[in-house]
Amino acid sequence: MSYYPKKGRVIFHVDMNSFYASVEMAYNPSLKGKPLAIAGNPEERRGIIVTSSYEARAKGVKTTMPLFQAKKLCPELIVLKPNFERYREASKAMFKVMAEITDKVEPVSIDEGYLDISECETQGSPLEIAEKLQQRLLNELDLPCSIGIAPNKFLAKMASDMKKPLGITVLRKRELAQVLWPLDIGEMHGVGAKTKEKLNQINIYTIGDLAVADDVILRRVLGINGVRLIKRANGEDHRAVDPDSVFDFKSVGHSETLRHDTIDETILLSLIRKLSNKVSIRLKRKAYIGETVQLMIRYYDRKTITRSVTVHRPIEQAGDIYGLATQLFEMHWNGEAIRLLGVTVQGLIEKKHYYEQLDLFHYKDHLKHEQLESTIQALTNKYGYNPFDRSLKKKKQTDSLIDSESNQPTTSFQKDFLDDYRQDN
DNA sequence: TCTGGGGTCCTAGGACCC
DNA sequence: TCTGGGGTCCTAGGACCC
Repeated sequence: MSYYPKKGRVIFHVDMNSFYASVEMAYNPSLKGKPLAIAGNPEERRGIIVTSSYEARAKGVKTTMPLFQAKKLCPELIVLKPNFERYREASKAMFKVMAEITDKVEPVSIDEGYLDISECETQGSPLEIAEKLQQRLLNELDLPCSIGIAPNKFLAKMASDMKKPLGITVLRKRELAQVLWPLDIGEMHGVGAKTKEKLNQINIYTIGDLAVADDVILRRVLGINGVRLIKRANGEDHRAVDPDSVFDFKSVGHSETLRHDTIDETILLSLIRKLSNKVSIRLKRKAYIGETVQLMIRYYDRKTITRSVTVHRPIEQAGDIYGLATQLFEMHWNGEAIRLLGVTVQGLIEKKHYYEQLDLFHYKDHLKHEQLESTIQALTNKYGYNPFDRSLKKKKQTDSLIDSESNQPTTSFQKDFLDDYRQDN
């Protein structure tokens, strides 16, 4: 292995400006220039502001503010219910434009993503590429964005926040002390209300304070996250832009706030049914199955509990999910009035992996060693990693399960089987 | 009748195994 | 002779982000 002087990376963070509101304005241009908010249905107690236009923000309207409060601040506010399908379409279109620059595009949410343009010199300077991208998104999709340009993800993210709307901000490492460090610690990506409070208690008020803070103290106060935050504050962040991360689901869930707090079991069970159906439909669409079902109960006083079970045969059917969720419900509901219920399936496995393993397990006695090895090799080639290698990050997706009694595969069983098999041959 | 709904990652304790 | 240390899995809760 030889070492070259490491060329710095060039990372973009593209952040769409008030995305939902902008999509609505692109769809219906007569809304342009008006105070617009996207909010849930107030009759269903979901009346909070999801996004608002800059005209609305100028009046003090903010995200997560209850709708009635926003209306008080801005009586002429135009309110639309979210149309997620429309937003997903717009999102797809905008990532398609980004993909024309490079295939190193990592979507992080419906309206933002990272690009690694380190290898895109032929397309111009980073600033030129950013300007062209911003113009294209604006001209072709009628959607404004801000772009941060920096040597890593964290700095690019901080940079994209600095000029809105339609900003382009370059943040160089040598400018950290001048540009980043004076910012309030709460502005830092990864520092929320709780962390800010803890940091303030040890006299850290700005990102600069954090940059020169003591590792050991931070480790004690915030755990491993403290150490990471210090590094970030010093402009250090080695995370790669990973286009595949979108395909790496870890859970699928739905939750819903009830119109009224209730102890009516008929209503509660029918909501669990509805949520289980939604989760099942989405799992099937993605061709995933999961081994853990989690039920979330939020009571009238917002106290929230989660309870989960893991089964040794991954599931996807609405009936199976519902069965487990209701068991959890019967076991753990304390009888008090409930505000929200949520059903989530975790421990996801790609369906095709699971069945391939089942087949292999089933036929193990008939397979010769070479056949087994070659089957594993074929799977390794197919997926780019050995689906049986439990040390891999992806292991969750590839573990299969078993009950010694039902003779269905289980993780340890399968491992032993493979180990024995290798030794015997 | 303030505070939605979709996620990810981390922590921490107990069980269990070697 | 009362008894270590490392590792993984499972569960529950918390913090954070958009």
